[in-house]
Amino acid sequence: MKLATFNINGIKARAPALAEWLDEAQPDVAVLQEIKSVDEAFPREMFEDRGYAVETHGQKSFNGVAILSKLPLEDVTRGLPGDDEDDQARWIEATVVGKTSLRICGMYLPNGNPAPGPKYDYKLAWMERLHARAQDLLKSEEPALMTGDFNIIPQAEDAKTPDAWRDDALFRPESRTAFRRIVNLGFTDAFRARTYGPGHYSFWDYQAGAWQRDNGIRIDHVLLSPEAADLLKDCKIDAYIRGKEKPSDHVPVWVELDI
DNA sequence: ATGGCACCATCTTGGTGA
Repeated sequence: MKLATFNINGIKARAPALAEWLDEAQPDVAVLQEIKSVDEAFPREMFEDRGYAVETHGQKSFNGVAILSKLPLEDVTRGLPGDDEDDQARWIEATVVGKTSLRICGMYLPNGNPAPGPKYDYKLAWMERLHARAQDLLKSEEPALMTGDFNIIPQAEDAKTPDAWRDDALFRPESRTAFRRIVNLGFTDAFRARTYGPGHYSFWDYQAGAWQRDNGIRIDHVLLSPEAADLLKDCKIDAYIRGKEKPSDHVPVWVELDI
């Protein structure tokens, strides 16, 4: 099974590019972030026509996540547990039913800038809730993964110019510590299980010719539970997508699992 | 040191992002 994560930066602006990539890459499951749309306005027919089940958790203008799947989706839930006051649409879960079932968590983790400040406090509090959900996922001892736009640069090698990110919410020590705490519960960063070394990015800013200079960062991740990590066959970043017409500032990251 | 670009809303400008 091929599963991809893709921050599309707006479904209205990206629908044609997203459809083209789906036709090329043929993922069985696509976990989307920043749909920036309410559920009713999501062009679901475009994807249902391609054989995907469509589950969205949207909101007006900002945020919003979705799961597209060619396999049946069950037990869909929306919202990250732990704060009833939080109305930002950043989390969706579903179980994909294949020859083995897989629990999928799709996230758009808060950016957190400027740091320090209330937005950074929200990011760290959100990651505490993520840690709690991650613990519960592991208790099931079933194949599970958490994927999406983590807005975390895990290591210096995951940025072309790490010094430029030193005080940024994506790279500050507290952010990386919170990410490591979650990984250290027993998750595998799928990309780093397959590829080592610098020069692998999933985001390039629209500004200052970042793509042309390859000034990128790796912030879109797939974290596998031990049971899912045992099924990992491959993980790659479709960086070439960033060079197409009207691209998102993120590109797809995909895993192939023996499911 | 700064801003640069793109998206969204309904506004031709400001909020947000990373």
